[in-house]
Amino acid sequence: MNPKSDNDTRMRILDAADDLFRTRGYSSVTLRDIADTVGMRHASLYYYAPDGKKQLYVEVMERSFARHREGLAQAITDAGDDFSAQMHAAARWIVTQPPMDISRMAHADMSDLTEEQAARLMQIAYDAIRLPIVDALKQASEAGVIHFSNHDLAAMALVSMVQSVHGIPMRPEGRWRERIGRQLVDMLLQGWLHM
Amino acid sequence: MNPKSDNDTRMRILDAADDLFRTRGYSSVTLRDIADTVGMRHASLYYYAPDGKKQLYVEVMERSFARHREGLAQAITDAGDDFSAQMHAAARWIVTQPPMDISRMAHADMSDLTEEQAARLMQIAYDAIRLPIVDALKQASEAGVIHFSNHDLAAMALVSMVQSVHGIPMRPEGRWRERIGRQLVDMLLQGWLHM
DNA sequence: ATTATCTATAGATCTATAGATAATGC
DNA sequence: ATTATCTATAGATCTATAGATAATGC
Repeated sequence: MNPKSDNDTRMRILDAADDLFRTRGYSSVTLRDIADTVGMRHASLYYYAPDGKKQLYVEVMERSFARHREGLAQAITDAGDDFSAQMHAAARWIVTQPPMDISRMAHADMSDLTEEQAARLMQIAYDAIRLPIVDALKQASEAGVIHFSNHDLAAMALVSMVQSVHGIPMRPEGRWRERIGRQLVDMLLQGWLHM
Repeated sequence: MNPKSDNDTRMRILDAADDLFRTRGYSSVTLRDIADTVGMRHASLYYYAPDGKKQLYVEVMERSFARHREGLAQAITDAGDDFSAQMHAAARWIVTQPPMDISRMAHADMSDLTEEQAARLMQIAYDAIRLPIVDALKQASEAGVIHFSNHDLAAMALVSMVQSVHGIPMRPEGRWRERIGRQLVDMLLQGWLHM
């Protein structure tokens, strides 16, 4: 039986794994969880990922960070030349994406991987969430809109702050994450003492 | 054999569990890991925690959040009346503590607990990291030092931002976390556009 | 003949329990 | 007699592999 093409099934497996790994972490997701989500027996996953769980994790995370980086860069580009608008656009992108728990990744998810795999994946992760914002910060620095130079630190600060919306219990109203993301960025741009 | 008192052993078990659960999360820590750390057989843990892993987790987290809340409140109190000094003190406390990964807790660690246990623990967690800072923000609001009123959001923002230091790879110099925590708080107090 | 599944099962853990044993305190 | 451990083991998963089977494409 071949109801869907090979590639489509592979996609559905990666999508399911992506969702599960990101929300629950590597160790608490089982191959059975992934297989159940796509409607297969867990043994069948080895047809698509012969190296098993580790392979699925690494593959899924690489894909996920690449997408995140592209989406974030695109959102900032689309926001035009205004620095504040760029930061608000970055926040809007971040809050609409599923949470990327870098700290959990670093401390919990890497234990089953080789040292090299782990180091490589963490580097990809940091670059994905940081660099598009760092680029915008450098531009703003050159334009004289901001006057500090620790851009890496600042980018991580904005991301961490905005990502904290994912820790807030769900609310009924639509777009509440966007509204809160906007407020958080305003706090960081204006500063508490000047608001 | 009774080389240490009952209470001391219990303490060592909780300390080991605390460290492991917080850095690696509930599901990837095994009773064997905890037992190995304190130098016991894992079966012996049931003598101190008859309800097993869940009990250890809940107990450890409650204790941990209670301490965190007290320590944070004390740090702010000790900083005196100046609002900026209070926030810097809060940051200094946060960066010297092991990371509290609330987002991971909410999404991954709660699955094995009952709904009630989970809700109660998350509430304790949010209150512990938020309320001491919220109190300081309210005071500052009344004194006219700051002029916004979403104190809950602001407190979460500061905490998330400062906790991002735990995601940064280790550095050789002493007190680098404190220095970075200070820079982050300054960003939030002054605002990027006014620095 | 190849591709995409499935069943069955091995082997490794993990949580949890039962019951034995050694040390301590009365 | 009580306290603090240990050994042994049951029962439940989990990852991973081997080999069977059904559908598709030539």
